[in-house]
Amino acid sequence: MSNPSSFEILIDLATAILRVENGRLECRLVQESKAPPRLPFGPFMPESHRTMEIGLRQWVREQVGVELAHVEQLYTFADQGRADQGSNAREARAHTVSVGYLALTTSTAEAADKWGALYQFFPWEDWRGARPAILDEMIMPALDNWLKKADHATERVRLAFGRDGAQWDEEFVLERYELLYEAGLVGEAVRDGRKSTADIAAHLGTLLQLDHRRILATALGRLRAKLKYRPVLFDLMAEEFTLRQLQDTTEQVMGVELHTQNFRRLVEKSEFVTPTGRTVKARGRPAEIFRFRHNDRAERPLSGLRVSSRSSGRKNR
Amino acid sequence: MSNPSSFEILIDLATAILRVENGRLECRLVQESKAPPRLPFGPFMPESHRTMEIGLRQWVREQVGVELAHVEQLYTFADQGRADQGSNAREARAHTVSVGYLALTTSTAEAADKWGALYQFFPWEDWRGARPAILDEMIMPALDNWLKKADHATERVRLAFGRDGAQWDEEFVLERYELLYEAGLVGEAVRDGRKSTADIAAHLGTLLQLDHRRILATALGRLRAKLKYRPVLFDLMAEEFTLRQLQDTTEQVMGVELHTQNFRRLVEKSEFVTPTGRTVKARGRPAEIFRFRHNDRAERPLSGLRVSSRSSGRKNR
DNA sequence: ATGAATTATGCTCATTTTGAGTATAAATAG
DNA sequence: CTATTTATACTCAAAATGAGCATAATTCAT
Repeated sequence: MSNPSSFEILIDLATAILRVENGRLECRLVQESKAPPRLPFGPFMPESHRTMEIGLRQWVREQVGVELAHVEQLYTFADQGRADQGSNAREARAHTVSVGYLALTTSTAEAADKWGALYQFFPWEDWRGARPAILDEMIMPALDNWLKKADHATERVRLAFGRDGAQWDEEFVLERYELLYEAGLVGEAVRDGRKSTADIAAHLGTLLQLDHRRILATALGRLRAKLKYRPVLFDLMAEEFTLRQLQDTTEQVMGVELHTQNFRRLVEKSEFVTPTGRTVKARGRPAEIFRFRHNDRAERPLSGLRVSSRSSGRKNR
Repeated sequence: MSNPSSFEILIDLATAILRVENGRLECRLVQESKAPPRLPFGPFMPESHRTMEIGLRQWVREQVGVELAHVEQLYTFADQGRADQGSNAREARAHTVSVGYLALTTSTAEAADKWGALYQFFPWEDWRGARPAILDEMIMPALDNWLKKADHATERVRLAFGRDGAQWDEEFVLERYELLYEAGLVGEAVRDGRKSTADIAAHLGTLLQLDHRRILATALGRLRAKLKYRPVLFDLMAEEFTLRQLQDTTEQVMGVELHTQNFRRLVEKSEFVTPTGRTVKARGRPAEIFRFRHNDRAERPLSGLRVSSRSSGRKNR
């Protein structure tokens, strides 16, 4: 094994904290003066942090004070050129590696202005209602244009964006964001001084500091995938909820509308929930209130909700 | 944000390289003098490695020279107490974080003695044929004994080991290994000077250096999970194969036997394979030779093989 | 008070997928 | 040439899925 040459490595721990408030998927942001928003983050300090999760919990506590339900490591990014904005001498010299985390929390109205709608960062990911117009109006033409010079990426674009007969897979959030970055179509590419198309980038979602939008993309992709096989959805719900609220949360996360009756059937069969007997009144017929069955020793496997979208008419041009 | 105190961080890149040879799942090992075997690994050197994947590929090339098909980052571990065996001054002073990778490769007979059977490290994970006897003979009693002092872990043990009506989930490889480590039942716990039961640990699989067995556990768990939703299986297969070989590979990875006819139906329907028209002769009726359909622009979604085990009689006491 | 609108919930039905066999085909080994 | 072995084909019931239609219990507007 060769001997590492002289360098310094700094590890940043950044956490994408998600919640659903008023049926909208949101991310907790830190907004400082004029800089773009960022996720809560801070360095991993092995002297005081026995594990990275302890470290990230410290930064979350200090910077945003949110109670975290589920916490999960996402990915470790180490490529340079994404984060060279070191704000002090040490950071400027060091090579920074960033470890992204996903955290889920239950909604609270507290600090409502600190939470940003998730899909402002990824407008092309929200297919509720219809295929986002921005895809055909801006993204696809710009990608085609880019592919003229970068045809090595044609197959990746095809798979990630569901073209030429490929299916749009809602889990490929990161792949899509990465391609947009490589194609110079998001603000971060402009910021990083890459060959880019700034006028389009200005329309493709809100910019975040460092590589935080990439972490957020990883978080959304992971959450969408995980929903299907682990009951992680309930870490986004209050203790009690109606099935409509549960469906709203799922739809927000998946970015797709679901068939209400079938969703209901799925949830009831899964036995993740029990009715409380009480109902909640709103517009139409009152909805029954349910609660999550915690570890009540039931035989139920840990499977998630194999959600399937409503209009399978999600045809791709 | 507080200022990081003075410390040095070293990042190790370790790769679990898996293949299937003669219908046996194997891992590429590096065996040095008297030390326990280890995975190929080396430090991440940001000066020369633009990304971590570039770094790991360098160590793999230099140390084992295996051609990698699929490469995928697994997890970043940073807890101390696992790796304090620094072999030189720098490492001894530094805090080491290790990033684990999974790589798949197609079998070659070359360097056959450098490959070790995967299940030697996790004998309790191989359920082909029957539930491994070691579970009921050693593991469960030892865990029960441990739980007397560590009842906080009861629920985790229940879920990971499929007790009390919970299902054995073959994806929970890491969770099981971690619990065995915490319970002091694997060699690494003895080595790390934890409270442990060395006589049992001697029977629970082969020890690896550092936290390499933990990385290997992560690799197996990830691969088992991934098989179900991405066609990653084919990165373990030669260009041409019979369906029986494909099934063998799947069974090896999943650690479970499959219903041959249904597996066949599944694979054929998936359209991942095309027949070559040729057959291969062996014992009984000659088997048809298939090949993987690469990116041939087919409409087929990227889904994997939703394999299901043969005897659902995998009852758990 | 009454009908329209709204939301929740219940139920049906055709289709597909799954799990578990039984049956047949095409070799080899004695 | 017959038993054995392996591959492949086909069947069938049960369960899951996708798409609607139908009904219930409210509020809203007049």
